Formats: sequence, C-alpha cells, structure tokens
Amino acid sequence: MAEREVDRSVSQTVKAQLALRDQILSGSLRAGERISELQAVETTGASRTPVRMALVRLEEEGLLEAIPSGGFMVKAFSERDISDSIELRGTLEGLAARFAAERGVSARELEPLKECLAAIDELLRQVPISVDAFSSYVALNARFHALLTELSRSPPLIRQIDRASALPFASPSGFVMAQSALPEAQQILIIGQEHHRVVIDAIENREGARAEAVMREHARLAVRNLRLALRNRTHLDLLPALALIRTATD
Amino acid sequence: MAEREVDRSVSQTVKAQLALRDQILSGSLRAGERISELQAVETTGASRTPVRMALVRLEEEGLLEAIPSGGFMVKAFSERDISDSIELRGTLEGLAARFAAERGVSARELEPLKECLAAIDELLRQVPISVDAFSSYVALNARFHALLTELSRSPPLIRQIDRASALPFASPSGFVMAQSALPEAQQILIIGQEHHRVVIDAIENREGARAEAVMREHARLAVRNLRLALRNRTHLDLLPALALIRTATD
DNA sequence: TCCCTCAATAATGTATACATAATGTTCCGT
DNA sequence: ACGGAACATTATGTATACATTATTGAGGGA
Repeated sequence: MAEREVDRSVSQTVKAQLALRDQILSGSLRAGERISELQAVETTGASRTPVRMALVRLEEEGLLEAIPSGGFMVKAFSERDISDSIELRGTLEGLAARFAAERGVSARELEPLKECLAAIDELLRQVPISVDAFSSYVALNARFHALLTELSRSPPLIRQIDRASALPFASPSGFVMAQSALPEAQQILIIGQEHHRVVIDAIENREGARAEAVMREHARLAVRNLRLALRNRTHLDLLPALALIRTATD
Repeated sequence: MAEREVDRSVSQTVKAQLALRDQILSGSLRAGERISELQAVETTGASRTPVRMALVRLEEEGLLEAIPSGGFMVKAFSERDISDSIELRGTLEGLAARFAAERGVSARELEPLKECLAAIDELLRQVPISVDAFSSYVALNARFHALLTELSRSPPLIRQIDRASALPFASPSGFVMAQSALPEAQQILIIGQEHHRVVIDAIENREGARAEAVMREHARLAVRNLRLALRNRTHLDLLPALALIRTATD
C-alpha cells in the first residue's frame, strides 16, 4: 500500500534512479558491463524516457561511466580511488569548517551541532557498543557532518560536499557499519568523536587552521577504517558497494 | 558547411546543451525565470527529448536549478558564491599538487608542465602585453592547470576538479580576460606565473605542504582579480557570465 | 587458420503524441 | 472592491514509435 503511494507521488525518473542505484550497489549490475536500457525498463517498471534520465543522473552521481559509442556502464573503483574520494571529502569538509571558523558562527547556530555531539557522547557511554547503537551512530554522525557543512554558509561548497558524499563509500558514515565488526571499533568511534569535539571548539574560538586540520584528520581516520575493513576479510560483506571495488587481481 | 558537419556528427543533446549554455551565459535566458522547454526547442532546433537531457546536464553543471514544481531556472550567483567557487577550486588543485608531490612524479611526467611554464614565460617577456598575448595566455594557463591536475593521478580528484571548473567564473582562466583591462594586469600575470614556477619546484622536491599552499594562494589571486574587475566598472563586459552575477541590489 | 568484409540484429538517440499537474484568468460571491 | 473558487490553458512528465548507429555473427578469401 505504501508502495502504491510511492508509485504515484514519486516521479518515474526518481523511481528508476533508486531502483538502478540499488542494482548497482548490490552488484546485480556488474561493473564494466553495458547497462541495457530495455532490461532496465523491465526491472524498474518505468519506460525508456525516465530510465534514460536516471542513467544520466547516475552518471553525474559518479556510479556510471558513459561509453563513447553510447550508453553507460557501471564504474569500478580501486582501493586508492576510494581512499582518495574520502580524503577529497575530508578536504572539502575542512574548508567548510575553516569558513565557519573564520567567518564566525553565532552560539545559536552552533547549538544543534553541540546537541548532536552530546547525543553521540550519550551513545558511546555504553560499553560494549551494541549493533543498534551503531546504526544510531550512523544517523547522528551523518547529521553532524551535514550540520557542520551548513555552517560554512557557502552554497557552492555545500553543493560540492554533497556531491562528493554521494558515493556510498565516500560518505561520512560509509564505513561505520563495516567497522562495527572490527575489534578496534570502539576506539575508532571515540577518536572520531574527539575530532567532532575539537572542530566545534575550533569554530567557537575562530581557529580556522585548527578546524580545517582536524576535519582532514577525521577523514584520514575513515581511510584507516577502510584499510582495516578490507584487510579483515571476515566481515567484508558489511562494506558498502563491495561489488564496485576492483581488487588488484582484476 | 562545417556547421552541417557538426549538425550530423554531434548529438542533438550536445547541440542543445551548447546552445542553451550560450543563452544562459549571454544572459538571453534570465536568472530566476523558468526555462520554457518549448521555447528551447525552437531556439535550439532539437526536439524536447534531447532538450530535457541537456537541461538535466546543465543542472548538474551548476548553471541551472530545479524548480520544485517542475522544470528548471537559471541560477544566480552572488559575489561571495563566485569567490567561494574559486577558492573551492584552489583547494582541490592544492590537494592535487600535494598528491603529486607526496606520491612522486617522474621527470618525464613533469616535462610537459615545464614546457608550458616556459611558453608562458616567453609570452610575458613582451611589454606591454598585447590582447593577443592575453588570449594565448588563457589557453596556456588552462593547459597548465589541466596538466597539474592530471599529475595527481587520482581519477576521483580529477573528476571533481573538472566539475568545479565547469562554472565559467570558477575556471582557472575565467577572469584572465577581465583583468586584461586592469592597470595591474601585468603584475598579476607575473605573480601568477611565479606561483606556477613554485608549484613545479615543490612537486620536484616532494614538498607537499608547499605545493598545496601555493595553489591555494594562486586561487586567492584569482579572487583578487574578481574583486578588482567587479570594482573597475569600465570593463565589466569582459567578465564571464556577467548576467549570472547577482548584485547586492537585487 | 586467421582476418576481413558484409549483413543481420539489437542497441541507442530522437521525435512526437498523450496524460497529468501547475498556473493564470475569469467570474461569482461576499 | 477584494478574495476565492472553478475552469481554461499551458506547462512538464511519460510512453512509444521510428531512425540511425554500433555490434555481433557468418561467410568468404588470403
């Protein structure tokens, strides 16, 4: 019933985009192979026009690659590609934090960020951290990063950060679930939260360089998670978009 | 005849995209107003399907904004938006330069960049600098930035830099022609070229921080140009996409 | 046996007709 | 005279038919 509602209220283009994105991330559309529009029409239920619109949008999103002779294929990413994407996002978030610090943020604007910080503190108090707490963390962490980005009050920068975070493995919370299986999980979360605390402090004191540096380091922590998760073979399935990751043997 | 060739070889989508982009940048489509698809069909000569594709791509490019009720309108940019976009590009180019420096670049890979540097040196030797020399500079400068970006050997980063440079006023050579009318023109070019020289030196010596810092400062020089050009009312028409710039009075 | 060419097939790119939703106008009621 | 509702109009979003181009297969020649 809820599905029927969605079928009517959401455009066919969006429906096709969501369905195709799922297929890409789940690996049912394999990297390197051309995506058949007719097949996509069958699987998504939309006609070719919205399917083609969705394909264009997914290309801009970075999940697809245009084939010179026409059509699109699923892009593959090396481990280096992924870590660079994370560092790229961290660099942009660093710029956002610096803008916020240098340009000044009122106490009222900083309040939601502090509340988010406190909520994460609350979550990390329980030891050991439950799986439910991990999912709550994912949501709160995403909110923290979104709020921080907005503090830059720079629409072009916000836009670019959103685009850089669109790739599932580059998003702020991309590897959090994957770390949940790691023995180092709790330490990593505590360190990440310390970064959150520091960036707020730096923005409050208008320390632009410090705010920028800590957000960059924060991203490097995510890169470390990625490495750990990739090496820890037992829980590889928790990695987002595992099917898109091109191993050295390919 | 060459036009007929283009008409056949280039897709209707690309044709529409180019035509619409021209109309946007020239100001014949005014910011804030909804773009009529039927009107676009008439002016571009393509049918509605490729026109709509072009509109989606121009939105992703950053020139258009989706209207919630449907369709698109031309986006307007404040002076702050533009300077932030330039600094954003500079930050990404800084990251590219740092990657190149830290990861190492062979002498052979650096050669094209050095040749480009020498060609600009040659150009700047003549005093005063002619208008022709300015256009040559624009091309060489664009090439320098493209080569530098590629030295990062990071496809995700290259992609993001290309996207950040897609906005005409954020591109590396965006304001060069606008400065040509300024009395400070020659000094600015000389300082910019010094930045080029330093970033090569830094990459050669694997000085990541220095390479990054100088590219950021390089972008700040462009921001200064923007300010100068906007204040120097007499040659405002040389500014790219002047029609998109939202003045304080709007 | 390998390669090149030609043809059949199936894909993408385009145009257009249709449905549906938004917008503007007119008329009626207050 | 002003506000609101209903209708007409025009816009966008979607589906589908068509044309053109790429791809794949078979067949013939070197």
